[in-house]
Amino acid sequence: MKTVYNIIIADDHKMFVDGLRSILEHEDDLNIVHTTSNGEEVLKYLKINQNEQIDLLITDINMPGMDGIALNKNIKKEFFGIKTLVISMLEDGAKIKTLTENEVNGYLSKNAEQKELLKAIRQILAGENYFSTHIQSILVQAMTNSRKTSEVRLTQREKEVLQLIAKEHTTQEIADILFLSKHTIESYRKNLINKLEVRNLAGLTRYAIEHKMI
Amino acid sequence: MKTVYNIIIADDHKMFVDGLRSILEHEDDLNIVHTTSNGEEVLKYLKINQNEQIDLLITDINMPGMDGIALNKNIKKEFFGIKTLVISMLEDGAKIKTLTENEVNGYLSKNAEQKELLKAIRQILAGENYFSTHIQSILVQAMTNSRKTSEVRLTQREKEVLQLIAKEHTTQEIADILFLSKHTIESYRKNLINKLEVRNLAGLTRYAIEHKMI
DNA sequence: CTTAAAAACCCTGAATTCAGGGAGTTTTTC
DNA sequence: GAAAAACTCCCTGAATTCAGGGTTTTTAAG
Repeated sequence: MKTVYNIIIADDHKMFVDGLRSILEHEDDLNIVHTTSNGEEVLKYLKINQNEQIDLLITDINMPGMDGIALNKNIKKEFFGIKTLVISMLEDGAKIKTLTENEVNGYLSKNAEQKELLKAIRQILAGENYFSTHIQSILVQAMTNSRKTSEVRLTQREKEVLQLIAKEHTTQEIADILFLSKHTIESYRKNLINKLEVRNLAGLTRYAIEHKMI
Repeated sequence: MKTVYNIIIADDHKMFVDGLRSILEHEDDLNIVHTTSNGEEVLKYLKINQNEQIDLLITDINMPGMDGIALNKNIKKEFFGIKTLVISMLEDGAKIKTLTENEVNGYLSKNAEQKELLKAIRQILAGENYFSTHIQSILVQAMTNSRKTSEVRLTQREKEVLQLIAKEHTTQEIADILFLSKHTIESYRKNLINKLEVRNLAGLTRYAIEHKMI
Protein backbone atom coordinates (compact mmCIF):
# COMPACT_ATOMS: atom_id res chain seq x y z
CA MET A 1 0.00 0.00 0.00
CA LYS A 2 1.41 3.31 -1.07
CA THR A 3 1.44 6.44 1.03
CA VAL A 4 -0.99 9.06 -0.15
CA TYR A 5 -0.36 12.66 0.77
CA ASN A 6 -3.21 15.02 1.53
CA ILE A 7 -3.06 18.47 0.06
CA ILE A 8 -5.01 21.66 0.60
CA ILE A 9 -4.95 24.50 -1.93
CA ALA A 10 -5.66 28.13 -1.13
CA ASP A 11 -5.92 30.55 -4.03
CA ASP A 12 -8.60 32.96 -5.09
CA HIS A 13 -7.79 32.48 -8.77
CA LYS A 14 -10.08 29.61 -9.58
CA MET A 15 -8.58 28.94 -12.95
CA PHE A 16 -5.21 28.55 -11.41
CA VAL A 17 -6.62 26.09 -8.93
CA ASP A 18 -8.06 24.18 -11.85
CA GLY A 19 -4.63 24.10 -13.39
CA LEU A 20 -3.12 22.70 -10.25
CA ARG A 21 -5.86 20.16 -9.93
CA SER A 22 -5.48 18.98 -13.49
CA ILE A 23 -1.78 18.42 -12.89
CA LEU A 24 -2.08 16.72 -9.53
CA GLU A 25 -4.97 14.43 -10.32
CA HIS A 26 -2.72 12.35 -12.53
CA GLU A 27 -0.51 11.62 -9.54
CA ASP A 28 -1.66 8.65 -7.51
CA ASP A 29 0.14 9.68 -4.37
CA LEU A 30 -1.14 13.23 -4.26
CA ASN A 31 -4.67 13.82 -3.07
CA ILE A 32 -6.34 17.22 -3.04
CA VAL A 33 -8.70 17.09 -0.11
CA HIS A 34 -9.87 20.69 -0.14
CA THR A 35 -9.52 23.97 -2.00
CA THR A 36 -10.33 27.43 -0.66
CA SER A 37 -10.03 30.99 -1.87
CA ASN A 38 -8.65 32.57 1.28
CA GLY A 39 -6.69 31.92 4.42
CA GLU A 40 -9.50 31.97 6.96
CA GLU A 41 -11.24 29.07 5.26
CA VAL A 42 -8.14 26.94 5.45
CA LEU A 43 -7.83 27.42 9.19
CA LYS A 44 -11.53 26.75 9.62
CA TYR A 45 -11.24 23.54 7.65
CA LEU A 46 -8.20 22.39 9.60
CA LYS A 47 -9.94 23.00 12.90
CA ILE A 48 -13.05 21.11 11.92
CA ASN A 49 -11.19 18.19 10.41
CA GLN A 50 -8.52 17.73 13.05
CA ASN A 51 -8.56 13.97 12.68
CA GLU A 52 -7.53 14.21 9.05
CA GLN A 53 -3.79 14.51 8.57
CA ILE A 54 -2.93 17.22 6.07
CA ASP A 55 0.56 17.01 4.64
CA LEU A 56 0.85 20.02 2.40
CA LEU A 57 -0.67 23.42 1.88
CA ILE A 58 -0.24 25.06 -1.48
CA THR A 59 -1.06 28.73 -1.22
CA ASP A 60 -0.89 32.02 -3.06
CA ILE A 61 0.51 35.09 -1.35
CA ASN A 62 -2.10 37.58 -2.44
CA MET A 63 -5.59 36.67 -1.37
CA PRO A 64 -8.55 38.64 -0.15
CA GLY A 65 -8.66 38.60 3.62
CA MET A 66 -5.92 36.56 5.23
CA ASP A 67 -3.07 36.26 2.78
CA GLY A 68 -0.56 33.49 2.31
CA ILE A 69 2.01 34.99 4.65
CA ALA A 70 -0.38 35.29 7.57
CA LEU A 71 -1.89 31.91 6.79
CA ASN A 72 1.47 30.18 6.89
CA LYS A 73 2.34 31.85 10.16
CA ASN A 74 -0.91 30.67 11.74
CA ILE A 75 -0.53 27.15 10.48
CA LYS A 76 3.02 26.74 11.72
CA LYS A 77 1.86 28.00 15.09
CA GLU A 78 -1.29 25.94 15.53
CA PHE A 79 -0.77 22.78 13.55
CA PHE A 80 2.02 20.31 13.14
CA GLY A 81 3.27 18.36 10.21
CA ILE A 82 1.79 20.62 7.55
CA LYS A 83 4.34 21.76 5.01
CA THR A 84 3.76 24.89 2.99
CA LEU A 85 4.48 25.54 -0.65
CA VAL A 86 3.88 29.10 -1.74
CA ILE A 87 3.09 29.72 -5.39
CA SER A 88 2.80 33.30 -6.45
CA MET A 89 3.18 35.47 -9.49
CA LEU A 90 5.10 38.11 -7.65
CA GLU A 91 8.79 37.91 -7.25
CA ASP A 92 9.32 40.48 -4.58
CA GLY A 93 12.54 39.73 -2.77
CA ALA A 94 11.46 41.30 0.50
CA LYS A 95 8.24 39.27 0.66
CA ILE A 96 9.94 36.03 -0.22
CA LYS A 97 12.49 36.76 2.47
CA THR A 98 9.82 37.13 5.14
CA LEU A 99 8.34 33.86 3.94
CA THR A 100 11.57 31.96 4.38
CA GLU A 101 11.93 33.49 7.80
CA ASN A 102 8.51 32.07 8.59
CA GLU A 103 9.50 28.54 7.76
CA VAL A 104 7.81 28.22 4.43
CA ASN A 105 9.04 25.01 2.85
CA GLY A 106 9.09 26.10 -0.73
CA TYR A 107 8.38 28.83 -3.21
CA LEU A 108 7.44 28.62 -6.87
CA SER A 109 6.61 31.20 -9.46
CA LYS A 110 3.30 30.78 -11.24
CA ASN A 111 5.09 30.45 -14.51
CA ALA A 112 6.84 27.30 -13.34
CA GLU A 113 6.51 24.16 -15.42
CA GLN A 114 4.53 21.10 -14.34
CA LYS A 115 7.78 19.24 -13.92
CA GLU A 116 9.16 21.75 -11.49
CA LEU A 117 5.91 21.88 -9.56
CA LEU A 118 5.90 18.13 -9.01
CA LYS A 119 9.57 18.14 -8.15
CA ALA A 120 8.97 20.86 -5.55
CA ILE A 121 5.99 19.05 -4.03
CA ARG A 122 7.80 15.73 -3.79
CA GLN A 123 10.90 17.29 -2.36
CA ILE A 124 8.93 19.13 0.28
CA LEU A 125 6.93 16.06 1.20
CA ALA A 126 10.22 14.22 1.58
CA GLY A 127 11.21 16.73 4.21
CA GLU A 128 13.40 19.06 2.22
CA ASN A 129 12.75 22.63 1.20
CA TYR A 130 12.42 23.76 -2.37
CA PHE A 131 13.39 27.13 -3.78
CA SER A 132 14.14 27.34 -7.46
CA THR A 133 17.52 28.69 -8.49
CA HIS A 134 15.73 31.72 -9.85
CA ILE A 135 14.08 32.41 -6.51
CA GLN A 136 17.33 31.74 -4.70
CA SER A 137 19.07 34.40 -6.73
CA ILE A 138 16.27 36.86 -5.95
CA LEU A 139 16.66 36.00 -2.29
CA VAL A 140 20.39 36.52 -2.33
CA GLN A 141 19.85 39.84 -4.01
CA ALA A 142 17.32 40.86 -1.39
CA MET A 143 19.69 39.88 1.39
CA THR A 144 22.66 41.77 0.00
CA ASN A 145 20.40 44.68 -0.82
CA SER A 146 19.16 44.88 2.71
CA ARG A 147 22.73 44.87 3.87
CA LYS A 148 23.53 47.68 1.51
CA THR A 149 20.52 49.93 1.70
CA SER A 150 19.10 49.27 5.12
CA GLU A 151 22.51 49.78 6.61
CA VAL A 152 21.10 53.28 6.52
CA ARG A 153 19.04 53.38 9.63
CA LEU A 154 17.00 56.52 9.69
CA THR A 155 16.32 58.28 12.94
CA GLN A 156 12.77 59.06 13.96
CA ARG A 157 13.20 62.69 13.05
CA GLU A 158 14.65 61.85 9.67
CA LYS A 159 11.69 59.63 8.94
CA GLU A 160 9.29 62.40 9.87
CA VAL A 161 11.01 64.85 7.60
CA LEU A 162 11.22 62.33 4.79
CA GLN A 163 7.52 61.65 5.04
CA LEU A 164 6.68 65.31 4.83
CA ILE A 165 9.01 65.78 1.88
CA ALA A 166 7.33 62.92 0.08
CA LYS A 167 3.99 64.55 0.78
CA GLU A 168 5.05 67.53 -1.33
CA HIS A 169 5.74 69.92 1.50
CA THR A 170 8.43 72.54 0.96
CA THR A 171 11.26 73.03 3.38
CA GLN A 172 9.62 76.05 4.92
CA GLU A 173 6.35 74.21 5.45
CA ILE A 174 8.05 71.28 7.11
CA ALA A 175 9.90 73.70 9.36
CA ASP A 176 6.57 75.24 10.35
CA ILE A 177 4.94 71.86 10.92
CA LEU A 178 7.75 70.57 13.10
CA PHE A 179 8.45 73.92 14.76
CA LEU A 180 12.01 73.90 13.52
CA SER A 181 14.17 76.28 11.59
CA LYS A 182 14.16 75.83 7.85
CA HIS A 183 17.91 75.42 8.06
CA THR A 184 17.38 72.34 10.12
CA ILE A 185 15.08 70.86 7.55
CA GLU A 186 17.58 71.67 4.86
CA SER A 187 20.20 69.76 6.80
CA TYR A 188 17.87 66.81 7.09
CA ARG A 189 17.09 66.83 3.41
CA LYS A 190 20.77 66.98 2.62
CA ASN A 191 21.61 64.15 5.01
CA LEU A 192 18.78 62.05 3.66
CA ILE A 193 20.00 62.51 0.12
CA ASN A 194 23.46 61.40 1.22
CA LYS A 195 22.33 58.52 3.35
CA LEU A 196 19.86 57.12 0.87
CA GLU A 197 22.20 57.71 -2.06
CA VAL A 198 19.64 59.50 -4.17
CA ARG A 199 19.90 62.72 -6.10
CA ASN A 200 16.83 64.79 -5.39
CA LEU A 201 13.24 65.01 -4.18
CA ALA A 202 12.16 62.39 -6.65
CA GLY A 203 14.60 59.89 -5.21
CA LEU A 204 13.57 60.67 -1.66
CA THR A 205 9.94 60.27 -2.58
CA ARG A 206 10.58 56.95 -4.25
CA TYR A 207 12.43 55.73 -1.20
CA ALA A 208 9.60 56.82 1.07
CA ILE A 209 7.01 55.04 -1.05
CA GLU A 210 9.09 51.93 -1.54
CA HIS A 211 9.56 51.67 2.19
CA LYS A 212 5.91 52.35 2.81
CA MET A 213 6.47 55.44 4.84
CA ILE A 214 3.49 57.29 3.42
CA MET B 1 -20.55 18.03 -38.63
CA LYS B 2 -20.06 20.50 -35.82
CA THR B 3 -18.09 23.67 -36.06
CA VAL B 4 -14.85 23.60 -34.09
CA TYR B 5 -13.35 26.87 -32.96
CA ASN B 6 -9.61 27.37 -32.88
CA ILE B 7 -8.14 29.08 -29.87
CA ILE B 8 -4.75 30.51 -29.02
CA ILE B 9 -3.71 31.21 -25.45
CA ALA B 10 -1.07 33.72 -24.39
CA ASP B 11 -0.04 33.79 -20.76
CA ASP B 12 3.30 33.48 -19.05
CA HIS B 13 1.79 31.70 -16.05
CA LYS B 14 2.07 28.12 -17.17
CA MET B 15 -0.08 26.74 -14.41
CA PHE B 16 -2.83 29.04 -15.38
CA VAL B 17 -2.57 27.87 -18.96
CA ASP B 18 -2.84 24.32 -17.68
CA GLY B 19 -5.99 25.31 -15.85
CA LEU B 20 -7.49 26.74 -18.99
CA ARG B 21 -6.50 23.72 -20.98
CA SER B 22 -8.01 21.32 -18.47
CA ILE B 23 -11.28 23.19 -18.68
CA LEU B 24 -11.40 23.56 -22.42
CA GLU B 25 -10.33 20.05 -23.36
CA HIS B 26 -13.66 18.72 -22.16
CA GLU B 27 -15.42 20.90 -24.73
CA ASP B 28 -15.68 19.25 -28.14
CA ASP B 29 -16.16 22.49 -30.01
CA LEU B 30 -13.20 24.32 -28.52
CA ASN B 31 -9.76 23.48 -29.79
CA ILE B 32 -6.56 24.93 -28.37
CA VAL B 33 -4.18 25.08 -31.30
CA HIS B 34 -1.34 26.92 -29.66
CA THR B 35 -0.17 28.41 -26.38
CA THR B 36 2.54 31.03 -25.90
CA SER B 37 3.95 33.01 -23.03
CA ASN B 38 4.13 36.41 -24.68
CA GLY B 39 2.65 38.59 -27.37
CA GLU B 40 5.42 38.43 -29.93
CA GLU B 41 5.09 34.68 -30.24
CA VAL B 42 1.40 34.96 -30.98
CA LEU B 43 1.99 37.34 -33.85
CA LYS B 44 4.77 35.15 -35.15
CA TYR B 45 2.53 32.12 -35.03
CA LEU B 46 -0.29 33.90 -36.80
CA LYS B 47 2.00 35.08 -39.57
CA ILE B 48 3.44 31.65 -40.18
CA ASN B 49 0.11 29.84 -40.07
CA GLN B 50 -1.93 32.26 -42.12
CA ASN B 51 -3.93 29.47 -43.70
CA GLU B 52 -5.26 28.35 -40.34
CA GLN B 53 -8.30 30.29 -39.18
CA ILE B 54 -7.97 31.33 -35.56
CA ASP B 55 -11.23 32.30 -33.92
CA LEU B 56 -10.25 33.38 -30.45
CA LEU B 57 -7.26 34.65 -28.55
CA ILE B 58 -7.27 34.30 -24.80
CA THR B 59 -4.60 36.51 -23.30
CA ASP B 60 -3.32 37.91 -20.05
CA ILE B 61 -2.59 41.62 -19.73
CA ASN B 62 0.73 41.41 -17.96
CA MET B 63 3.29 39.48 -19.91
CA PRO B 64 7.02 39.88 -20.39
CA GLY B 65 7.68 41.74 -23.62
CA MET B 66 4.58 42.58 -25.60
CA ASP B 67 1.66 42.64 -23.20
CA GLY B 68 -1.98 41.83 -23.81
CA ILE B 69 -2.96 45.38 -24.62
CA ALA B 70 -0.37 45.81 -27.33
CA LEU B 71 -1.00 42.31 -28.62
CA ASN B 72 -4.70 42.95 -29.03
CA LYS B 73 -4.03 46.20 -30.83
CA ASN B 74 -1.69 44.49 -33.27
CA ILE B 75 -4.06 41.64 -33.93
CA LYS B 76 -7.04 43.85 -34.61
CA LYS B 77 -4.90 45.80 -37.03
CA GLU B 78 -3.29 42.97 -38.96
CA PHE B 79 -5.70 40.07 -38.78
CA PHE B 80 -9.40 39.61 -39.24
CA GLY B 81 -11.91 37.45 -37.53
CA ILE B 82 -9.89 36.89 -34.37
CA LYS B 83 -11.83 37.72 -31.24
CA THR B 84 -10.02 38.54 -28.04
CA LEU B 85 -10.84 37.53 -24.51
CA VAL B 86 -8.63 39.09 -21.88
CA ILE B 87 -8.22 37.26 -18.59
CA SER B 88 -6.25 39.00 -15.95
CA MET B 89 -5.90 39.14 -12.22
CA LEU B 90 -5.77 42.89 -12.11
CA GLU B 91 -8.90 44.92 -11.99
CA ASP B 92 -7.55 48.29 -12.88
CA GLY B 93 -10.35 50.41 -14.28
CA ALA B 94 -8.11 52.52 -16.46
CA LYS B 95 -6.48 49.52 -18.12
CA ILE B 96 -9.76 47.79 -18.73
CA LYS B 97 -11.07 50.97 -20.23
CA THR B 98 -8.25 51.17 -22.74
CA LEU B 99 -8.96 47.57 -23.61
CA THR B 100 -12.59 48.22 -24.40
CA GLU B 101 -11.51 51.17 -26.49
CA ASN B 102 -9.30 48.78 -28.42
CA GLU B 103 -12.15 46.46 -29.32
CA VAL B 104 -11.42 43.69 -26.92
CA ASN B 105 -14.39 41.32 -27.01
CA GLY B 106 -14.41 40.30 -23.40
CA TYR B 107 -12.77 40.56 -20.04
CA LEU B 108 -12.66 38.06 -17.20
CA SER B 109 -10.99 38.07 -13.84
CA LYS B 110 -8.74 35.13 -13.07
CA ASN B 111 -10.93 34.18 -10.16
CA ALA B 112 -13.87 33.58 -12.46
CA GLU B 113 -15.61 30.21 -12.32
CA GLN B 114 -15.40 27.62 -15.09
CA LYS B 115 -19.01 28.27 -15.87
CA GLU B 116 -18.45 31.93 -16.46
CA LEU B 117 -15.38 31.27 -18.55
CA LEU B 118 -17.26 28.98 -20.89
CA LYS B 119 -20.18 31.37 -21.04
CA ALA B 120 -17.84 34.20 -21.98
CA ILE B 121 -16.08 32.17 -24.65
CA ARG B 122 -19.30 30.97 -26.25
CA GLN B 123 -20.84 34.40 -26.17
CA ILE B 124 -17.80 35.95 -27.81
CA LEU B 125 -17.61 33.25 -30.48
CA ALA B 126 -21.27 33.91 -31.20
CA GLY B 127 -20.38 37.50 -32.00
CA GLU B 128 -21.28 39.23 -28.78
CA ASN B 129 -19.00 40.83 -26.21
CA TYR B 130 -18.71 39.63 -22.67
CA PHE B 131 -17.95 41.74 -19.63
CA SER B 132 -19.03 40.44 -16.26
CA THR B 133 -21.29 42.62 -14.16
CA HIS B 134 -18.40 43.04 -11.77
CA ILE B 135 -16.14 44.33 -14.53
CA GLN B 136 -18.92 46.51 -15.85
CA SER B 137 -19.23 48.22 -12.50
CA ILE B 138 -15.48 48.79 -12.41
CA LEU B 139 -15.70 50.26 -15.87
CA VAL B 140 -18.50 52.60 -14.93
CA GLN B 141 -16.51 53.70 -11.95
CA ALA B 142 -13.46 54.31 -14.08
CA MET B 143 -15.53 56.35 -16.52
CA THR B 144 -17.09 58.53 -13.88
CA ASN B 145 -13.76 58.77 -12.13
CA SER B 146 -12.07 59.87 -15.30
CA ARG B 147 -14.63 62.58 -15.61
CA LYS B 148 -13.87 63.68 -12.08
CA THR B 149 -10.19 63.24 -11.44
CA SER B 150 -8.39 61.54 -14.25
CA GLU B 151 -9.72 63.83 -16.89
CA VAL B 152 -5.95 64.19 -16.92
CA ARG B 153 -5.02 62.00 -19.81
CA LEU B 154 -1.30 62.18 -20.33
CA THR B 155 0.18 62.07 -23.78
CA GLN B 156 2.90 59.63 -24.67
CA ARG B 157 5.55 62.28 -24.45
CA GLU B 158 4.30 63.49 -21.12
CA LYS B 159 4.46 59.98 -19.76
CA GLU B 160 8.02 59.59 -20.99
CA VAL B 161 9.10 62.79 -19.34
CA LEU B 162 7.26 61.94 -16.15
CA GLN B 163 8.97 58.58 -15.98
CA LEU B 164 12.37 60.14 -16.34
CA ILE B 165 11.57 62.76 -13.74
CA ALA B 166 10.53 60.06 -11.31
CA LYS B 167 13.80 58.29 -12.01
CA GLU B 168 15.67 61.27 -10.57
CA HIS B 169 16.86 62.71 -13.83
CA THR B 170 17.35 66.45 -13.99
CA THR B 171 15.78 68.58 -16.69
CA GLN B 172 19.02 68.80 -18.61
CA GLU B 173 19.51 65.05 -18.51
CA ILE B 174 16.02 64.37 -19.76
CA ALA B 175 16.58 66.84 -22.54
CA ASP B 176 19.73 64.98 -23.53
CA ILE B 177 18.02 61.61 -23.35
CA LEU B 178 15.08 62.67 -25.49
CA PHE B 179 17.12 64.92 -27.76
CA LEU B 180 15.03 67.94 -26.85
CA SER B 181 15.77 71.39 -25.56
CA LYS B 182 15.75 71.74 -21.81
CA HIS B 183 13.12 74.42 -22.24
CA THR B 184 10.83 71.80 -23.68
CA ILE B 185 11.31 69.55 -20.70
CA GLU B 186 10.65 72.49 -18.43
CA SER B 187 7.38 73.04 -20.22
CA TYR B 188 6.45 69.42 -19.76
CA ARG B 189 7.30 69.48 -16.10
CA LYS B 190 5.21 72.61 -15.67
CA ASN B 191 2.27 71.15 -17.55
CA LEU B 192 2.48 67.92 -15.62
CA ILE B 193 2.42 69.78 -12.33
CA ASN B 194 -0.66 71.63 -13.50
CA LYS B 195 -2.43 68.66 -14.99
CA LEU B 196 -1.80 66.34 -12.11
CA GLU B 197 -2.48 69.04 -9.56
CA VAL B 198 0.66 68.45 -7.59
CA ARG B 199 3.21 70.92 -6.31
CA ASN B 200 6.65 69.60 -7.08
CA LEU B 201 8.90 66.71 -8.02
CA ALA B 202 7.74 64.73 -5.03
CA GLY B 203 4.14 64.90 -6.21
CA LEU B 204 5.07 63.95 -9.74
CA THR B 205 7.08 61.01 -8.47
CA ARG B 206 4.22 59.83 -6.30
CA TYR B 207 1.84 60.03 -9.23
CA ALA B 208 4.24 58.08 -11.39
CA ILE B 209 4.61 55.34 -8.82
CA GLU B 210 0.93 55.20 -7.96
CA HIS B 211 0.12 54.79 -11.63
CA LYS B 212 2.81 52.20 -12.06
CA MET B 213 4.75 54.15 -14.62
CA ILE B 214 8.15 53.14 -13.27
C1' DC C 1 31.13 60.80 33.64
C1' DT C 2 32.63 60.59 29.22
C1' DT C 3 31.74 59.78 24.50
C1' DA C 4 29.09 59.19 20.52
C1' DA C 5 25.12 59.86 18.14
C1' DA C 6 21.17 62.48 17.22
C1' DA C 7 18.86 66.73 16.85
C1' DA C 8 18.76 71.47 15.98
C1' DC C 9 20.72 75.39 13.90
C1' DC C 10 23.52 78.55 10.63
C1' DC C 11 26.09 80.20 6.22
C1' DT C 12 27.38 80.65 1.19
C1' DG C 13 26.80 80.03 -3.52
C1' DA C 14 25.55 77.43 -7.51
C1' DA C 15 22.04 74.75 -9.71
C1' DT C 16 17.50 73.64 -10.42
C1' DT C 17 12.78 73.99 -9.99
C1' DC C 18 8.58 76.50 -10.22
C1' DA C 19 5.20 79.86 -12.10
C1' DG C 20 3.75 82.79 -15.53
C1' DG C 21 3.80 84.02 -19.88
C1' DG C 22 4.15 83.44 -25.51
C1' DA C 23 4.60 81.21 -30.04
C1' DG C 24 5.53 78.18 -34.07
C1' DT C 25 5.07 73.40 -36.04
C1' DT C 26 3.16 68.97 -36.58
C1' DT C 27 -0.32 65.53 -35.87
C1' DT C 28 -5.09 64.07 -34.89
C1' DT C 29 -9.66 64.57 -34.99
C1' DC C 30 -13.96 66.06 -36.49
C1' DG D 1 -10.13 71.58 -44.66
C1' DA D 2 -10.74 73.62 -40.17
C1' DA D 3 -10.16 73.01 -35.31
C1' DA D 4 -8.14 70.89 -31.56
C1' DA D 5 -4.53 68.61 -29.43
C1' DA D 6 0.16 67.49 -29.06
C1' DC D 7 4.82 68.75 -29.48
C1' DT D 8 8.43 71.82 -29.56
C1' DC D 9 11.05 75.98 -28.15
C1' DC D 10 11.89 80.42 -25.77
C1' DC D 11 11.86 84.21 -21.90
C1' DT D 12 11.86 86.21 -17.08
C1' DG D 13 12.21 86.15 -12.27
C1' DA D 14 11.29 84.33 -7.86
C1' DA D 15 11.52 80.34 -5.00
C1' DT D 16 13.52 76.27 -3.76
C1' DT D 17 16.73 72.74 -3.82
C1' DC D 18 21.34 71.01 -3.65
C1' DA D 19 26.20 70.70 -2.05
C1' DG D 20 29.71 72.05 0.79
C1' DG D 21 31.12 73.58 4.83
C1' DG D 22 30.08 74.65 9.97
C1' DT D 23 28.37 75.02 15.52
C1' DT D 24 25.71 73.97 19.69
C1' DT D 25 22.69 71.34 22.57
C1' DT D 26 20.38 67.33 23.88
C1' DT D 27 20.03 62.37 24.32
C1' DA D 28 21.71 57.63 24.78
C1' DA D 29 25.13 54.32 25.84
C1' DG D 30 29.27 52.58 27.76
